[in-house]
Formats: sequence, C-alpha cells, structure tokens
Amino acid sequence: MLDIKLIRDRTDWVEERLRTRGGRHDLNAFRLLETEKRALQTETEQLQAERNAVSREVGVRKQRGADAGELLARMKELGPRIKELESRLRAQEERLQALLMELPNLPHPSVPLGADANDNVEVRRWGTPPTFSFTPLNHWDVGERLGILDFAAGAQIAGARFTVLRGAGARLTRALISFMLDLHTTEHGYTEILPPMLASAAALQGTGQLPKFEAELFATRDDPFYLIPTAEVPLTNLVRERILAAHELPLKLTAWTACFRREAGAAGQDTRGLIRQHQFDKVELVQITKPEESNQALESLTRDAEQVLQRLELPYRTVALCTGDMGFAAAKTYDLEVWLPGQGRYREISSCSNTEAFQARRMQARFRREDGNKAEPVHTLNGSGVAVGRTLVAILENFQQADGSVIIPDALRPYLGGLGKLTMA
RNA sequence: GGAGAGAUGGCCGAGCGGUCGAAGGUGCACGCCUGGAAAGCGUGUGUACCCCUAAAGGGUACCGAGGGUUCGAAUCCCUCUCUCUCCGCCA
Repeated sequence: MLDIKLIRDRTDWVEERLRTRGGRHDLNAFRLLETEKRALQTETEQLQAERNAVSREVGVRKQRGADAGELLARMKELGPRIKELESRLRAQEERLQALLMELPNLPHPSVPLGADANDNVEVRRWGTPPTFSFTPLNHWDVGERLGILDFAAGAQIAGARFTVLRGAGARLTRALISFMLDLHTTEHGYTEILPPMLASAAALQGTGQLPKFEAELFATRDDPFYLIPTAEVPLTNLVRERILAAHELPLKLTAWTACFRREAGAAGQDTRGLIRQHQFDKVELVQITKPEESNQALESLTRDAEQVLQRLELPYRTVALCTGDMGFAAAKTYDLEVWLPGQGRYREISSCSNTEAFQARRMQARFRREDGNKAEPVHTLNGSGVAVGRTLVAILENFQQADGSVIIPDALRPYLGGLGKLTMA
C-alpha cells in the first residue's frame, strides 16, 4: 500500500512512477474521492462534537433536576443526521481503501526502466555452464530414467502439474531442504520457522496477494483459508499489527514450506517437468528491517540466496528486474537464474525483493526508534533461498553423466549418508 | 464436536448508562533527592485520522470485531472472532 499522503501531495509524480511499471493508474479519481471524503469527515466530526457537548449538558441538567427538553429535541435531529453521515463516510473510506489496495508499489530509483523481461539487466554471473560429450537431457528424462520422478503418478493422484518423487528423488529433496536451512541458520543468521501453510485472507492481504490476485490462489471450500503460495506470507505476517522495538531489528527468518499456486494463465507454459507445479517446496528468506537498512539488506539477502547455488556448484546469473517486470509489492527485485543444460538457458530459481514499507503499511507492521517517537512502518524483504524443486531440476541437468547417472554435489553428500551419485537401478 | 469462563492502556487490574481515553497499581521516561545507587517525591507516558500549523493548539473515533437499544454505551441486547478450562475425538 502506498502512503496516502504521498499520493495526495505528489499525485503527478506518483502517477509517473507507477507508469514506469506499465498499466494505467488514474490517481485523479483517487484524489477527488479523497478530497470529498475529508469534507465529509469534517462535517461528520463537527456534528459528533455537538452531540457530545449537548448530551453531556443533558446529563448535567438531569442531575440537577433541571429541564432538558429543548436539548433533547436538538438531539432528535442530530441523531439520524449523524448516522447518515457516518455511513456515507464509511462507504467513502472503503472505496478509497479498495483503490489503494489495487495500486502496486513504486519502483526504487535504482531499478532499470523497461517494459518486460527483455529489459532486465544482468548484474553478475557465477560459474561456467558445463560442457557435455553428449546431448544433455531434460530433467524429466533424467529423472524418469532414474525412477525418481513420476509424473504419471502425480497426475493419477491430483492431476496435471503434480509430481510424485520416489526414493532418491524424495530423499534428495529432503536433503536440499535441510542443507538450505542449515546454511541460512548457522552461517547467515536466520531463525528457522515452521509456519502454518494455510493462511487467512487478512494475512494474504498484508503481503499483497489479495485482493488483486485471488485467481492465483487455492482456497479451502468450507473454511476461510487459502493455501500459501509462498512462505513469504506467513513469515512476513509474523509482524502484522505489531510495533517492534528498534533493537529487535533486523529480523531474519527462514522457513521451508510447500507452496501452492494455481498458475492461472500459465496454460501451455512449462507443461512438462518440475519447473511449474501447483505444489512445490521452497526455502524462503524474510527480513524485517529499519527503512534506512533495507537497501543493504536486499543486497545481503540476495547474496545469501546465491550462496546456496555456489555451494551446490550450480552456474547462475543475477538479474535486476526492470520496472515493467517486477511483482506487485516489490520496490526492487533481483532474480537468480540457474543454468539449465536441458533447456540451454538460465531459468529463474529465486526472486529477492525489497518491498520497503508497502507490505508493512498494509499489515500495520511498525517499529519504534530508541528516541521513543512515533512508530513508523518497517521495511520487509523476501527472497527464495531457494526454490527446491527447481534446484533438483538444476542438479539433474547440470550433473548428468553419459551413463544416465547424476553426480551429487559435495555440499549435499552429508545429507545423503555420503551418497555421491544417483544411478539407474 | 459438546459444556463453561473470559477479552479494558506496555503489563496487571477497577469501572452504578451521563462530565470515562478510562481509577489504582506496575513498568518505562524525565526531574528532584544522593558521593553514587536504592527508597522516596514530582511530572509525563496509547493508536489512527481530521482541522490548524512555524510551533502550540483543537476535534473525532477506538475499552476483541460488527450491528442494535438510547438524547447519551466500556457499561444494556444480538451476532461473530479469538483465548482459557473441562469432556469427546485425534496425529
């Protein structure tokens, strides 16, 4: 949610910044509505003040046994008038709020201008894509040949975009999760959380998935829950409606969760393999910081995610998303793209964003400085550290051998009882 | 799922339908006191929004949420949510 005062005071500037993201946002309608609302509020509050004064006087007179007849008559008129104004005011506020909730975040000044993914800017590259003496297979072929990925079984249970992992596939996934969590908790200073994987509408609204992107979410039928599309939702909502002390910041949280996405509108994309599933595992990183520290925090959070790929010896590049390609809540985003030999290109495996105060304002997450002044919104950041399913894909494709086996990166072996290679049965 | 109890400020805890944003305590901040501290004394100590703004100031709303009764609701009524206890069920 944008700062309403900023919209009011610098309408044109905000509108211009929003325009860089593409889409159209008419802030004049907003400003008009807001002006109207304030007039209504002033009128309402004047009458309320009068009501309070008169009814106080009624009390005083009654206690003295004096007559309050004409006062009661005045109150008879005031009552309905106030009630009507109050309900109009509330309606107006709701409309404003609804408009506000639909506006995306403003891009940080350092974000490259651009329309779509083609305008993203590569900021660094790590590792060298492997060369093969044979034509590298797609991960689904590698996985099926090893008997660790079973797409047919996933479809049988739940349908398209669900997969069953078997044997070493399941174990490798569990190993990846443990490896990532251990790295972030013991070396990067994050606290491990195991949160609910269903969340309320209020929580989803706080992080920005609702109300605008309901179509992307799975919901429960008989209860008011949504399946979380990312652990960013529960982790960030840990500070919803809280006022933190300055010394508690930054908060660094990590969690493994399953993530559930309907992938509405993704028909025909990545229909084969593990790349785009309705359910996938992810280790998430979240930081809650002071405003002046969030820029630096995004850099370090991104490095924390990159470290996962480096330890796993997976070649990747880091890309700064342009204004037109960023998500709704983000002020700035780096994507990590891992090299996939089967596709011969880099594919997103992590997305690290600073949402600044955007989510904090939605969820009223604040902190108070040592000087004891007014509480102000915190900044919230999130990033995948990293997507587990896609990491499995990357390992299968990058470390596949001519004989169909797959070498396990050293960093992962302790989590697999020393296993160094997946081989065909 | 059944039965019961509860929800008030950072925390604890009062609150006959009227002057209650809310007693009291405690915590915290500042000041006095002290060689220093404790104790003691004094002052202050919620959030949001609006008006006015240089500052000060003023107003409105908020006692879990929403509705109702009333000239007037923290206080009465209804609905909901959450927490706790007991029973049942269950991993």
